[in-house]
Amino acid sequence: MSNIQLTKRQQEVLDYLKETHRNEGFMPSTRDIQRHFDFASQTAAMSHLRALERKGVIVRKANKACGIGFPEEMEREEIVDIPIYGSIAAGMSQDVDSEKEGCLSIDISSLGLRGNARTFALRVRGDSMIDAHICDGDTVVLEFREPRKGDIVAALIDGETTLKRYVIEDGQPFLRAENEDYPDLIPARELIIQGVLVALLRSAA
Amino acid sequence: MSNIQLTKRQQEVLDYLKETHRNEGFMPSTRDIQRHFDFASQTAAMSHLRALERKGVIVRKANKACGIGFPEEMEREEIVDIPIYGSIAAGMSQDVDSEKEGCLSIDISSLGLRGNARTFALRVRGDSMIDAHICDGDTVVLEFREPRKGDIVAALIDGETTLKRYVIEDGQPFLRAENEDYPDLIPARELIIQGVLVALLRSAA
DNA sequence: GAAAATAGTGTTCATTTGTATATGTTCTAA
DNA sequence: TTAGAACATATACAAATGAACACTATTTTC
Repeated sequence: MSNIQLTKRQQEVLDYLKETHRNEGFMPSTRDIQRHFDFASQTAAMSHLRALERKGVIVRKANKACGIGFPEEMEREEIVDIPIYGSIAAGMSQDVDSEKEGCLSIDISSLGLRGNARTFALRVRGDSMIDAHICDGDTVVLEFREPRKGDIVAALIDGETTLKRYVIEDGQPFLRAENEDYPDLIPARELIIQGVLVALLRSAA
Repeated sequence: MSNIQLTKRQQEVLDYLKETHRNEGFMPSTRDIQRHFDFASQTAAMSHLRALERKGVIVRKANKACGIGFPEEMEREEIVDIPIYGSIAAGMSQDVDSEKEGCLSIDISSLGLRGNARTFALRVRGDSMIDAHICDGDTVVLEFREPRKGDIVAALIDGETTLKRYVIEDGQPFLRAENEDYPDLIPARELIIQGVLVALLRSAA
């Protein structure tokens, strides 16, 4: 990538571009840059932009207002924002936004998602799925769809959401922990599947 | 979030905004929108933008050229692009870019990273770390830093990178697999640590 | 049935913005 | 020490741009 060294001033200008883009959503004009750095002339901003373009850290479109772009953003895959709910996820079926605990933003291809899929994430508590190599503290990404036999699913049992494997034996669906210390869960009446596991994220920190 | 329904035309305009922002890096002007949809008047574009702003799917800055932003992008944490190298990672210490196999884009807070950390990712092959619940096919994110006792590290042994736990016994550092079928690796001469595991990503697909 | 939202056309205006040219200073590397 | 890059001032201009106003027609909502 851009291994050419930026000068201190150029780095400051680049930081200002990124900051504005993050805070406002769009790019500053040359005169915005001029005002921010208290340049007496807007030409100063112009020449800095030219230098940044030459060094490959920005791309520009001629005669376009605020026509600045970052190469790394344009190469990037589409990013999805997956809401994270806690392990206590009762009543989350409709009114999901209110109980959001955080957000996971990741490119769709790394998760192997379809773009239109409705997804959410949960933090795993306990070791009932340890033999499927899902640990306490992991974050699981779930897709809202019908489960297939053998899928790992989040299901609502007795007002609490648990992560288990969805098994069908003799036409009877039930939930099985991946830990021999835990018993199978045969649903008393109906089995409410909230999502099917599509990905897992573990952070060492 | 924005649960107000968009009309077909408004969705088309929003899609055009997102498409332009992805492809070019900046926002189109009202006249860009006019041209794209073959409107006879630029006012049509203006009123659509007003509608999208009222419904909360975009934010706008008055009297600012291309002053359009997406709320979800502004709420988002900072995204980092982590290059993915294959499991054959010989000679990757300096000239990393050339062997890039893909890219993982994710917000830094979900990984628990410091913003300045130098990171890269590897695809895991084999089951030598299965007892640490790291599976074949997982993607591990590694940080380039000195290992501490007990860290899981990517190390260069005999020209190949392997993922092992970094252990020190009697002042002697060596590598231990987390699978009893694999022996400890005592380095013949020096032990080259390429990175320390900071996160793990598993995709079901 | 009235009101409001949606979807436009046509025109005009003031401001914002990128670009160009000419000039000067300071710092750094060959 | 000399050339070049970085950094900056000052001024001018044409094009790009947001915004406003007047007007029409259809669809949706209450």
